[in-house]
Amino acid sequence: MARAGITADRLARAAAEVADELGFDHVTGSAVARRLGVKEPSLYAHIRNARELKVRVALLALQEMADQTAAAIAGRAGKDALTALAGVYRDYARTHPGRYAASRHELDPETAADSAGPRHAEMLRALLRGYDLPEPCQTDAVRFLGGAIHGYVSLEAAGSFSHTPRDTDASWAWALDTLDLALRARSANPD
Amino acid sequence: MARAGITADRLARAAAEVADELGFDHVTGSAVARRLGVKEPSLYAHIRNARELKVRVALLALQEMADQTAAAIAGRAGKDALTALAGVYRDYARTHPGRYAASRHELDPETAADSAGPRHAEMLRALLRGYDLPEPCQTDAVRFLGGAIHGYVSLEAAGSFSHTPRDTDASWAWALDTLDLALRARSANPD
DNA sequence: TAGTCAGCCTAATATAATTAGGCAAAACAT
DNA sequence: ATGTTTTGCCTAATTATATTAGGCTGACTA
Repeated sequence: MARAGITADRLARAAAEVADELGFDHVTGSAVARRLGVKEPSLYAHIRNARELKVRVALLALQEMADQTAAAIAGRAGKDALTALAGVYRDYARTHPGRYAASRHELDPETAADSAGPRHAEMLRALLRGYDLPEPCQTDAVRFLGGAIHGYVSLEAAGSFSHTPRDTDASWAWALDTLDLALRARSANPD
Repeated sequence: MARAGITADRLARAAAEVADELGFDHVTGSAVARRLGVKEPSLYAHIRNARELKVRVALLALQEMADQTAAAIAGRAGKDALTALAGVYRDYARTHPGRYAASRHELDPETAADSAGPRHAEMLRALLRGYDLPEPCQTDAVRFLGGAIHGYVSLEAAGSFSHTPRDTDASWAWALDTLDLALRARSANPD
């Protein structure tokens, strides 16, 4: 019988497509096998268990977002960089909702450490250098900024904003202005 | 045979306990039935399908959080109110991780409209009156604030902060200070 | 060219979701 | 109190997913 040529990579990619089209929790062994035209048990030569499928989508999403972010902030600083970085997350969540959901999937510590997760934190930290905040609160600012961006994007993706007529692009611009304002105020006025 | 006395309410409560103990995606018909000491098919007299179980947990969580928030912000204003409101979310996420996850579960529009979701938005709006922002951007501020709080709490709950030694309570205080600062700056300096 | 191995298969089992239909307890009418 | 209806839970059976065991064959390797 002709071989399908499954690799861990093609598998992750197929799973990511399922996630984007049907939702992250429809990433199941059978859905992925169907899409690849193989029988379900064949997957188990490449993955340990069905959970690993979701983990692979998460890793893929984290990496794609990190790559795009790196490209977006290269050569930018200050509010420009902030807008670019945050825009990547928002665009990614809108074009790849399933992968974005996957990127929030909880990973065990070793897997997380090997993922692109730390790169995200580093890039936030780099971005914040433009606001020169005093040492001790830089981590606070990374957490704050990461949370604010993720929170906005995830509420928007979940449809939590669609009950109010206000244009979400305008709200997004306002949010970025406010974040920039806050960070600048903070560096002028540290505690 | 002695009747177990299942009601939609006891069912939601049992499902919420499962969520907090095992995680929101372990909220399954069989887990809940086991916990209630009944056979799985018996549930289907009270719920339409297994998805509805999760929806009920979501509704319960939204309501509990809204009630606690209302109590917390009563008689407070400004930063005091902000601290109280945000504290409720954070505490809830830490004491009831499964329910908190459930509260982010996507609901169809009618269900969402009947949920405590709108109360959350109203309370945020009320809180923001203390910062008297000009009309057009009040919705922006609700979205920004909601996102920032949810984002921080959800990243913390997902363990995204545990790779860095910095105390998360300190970061939390810094985030609240920054939000307060930002909102005050915004009202002084609107666009 | 024979041998090993990898990659996919079929078969079989367990758990979750769901429907159909039975039986007894509770509620209700007389 | 008794007969009837309703309701709440059960058993049995079906379908989908997750997983293990073991077989066949096409593809590299000596």
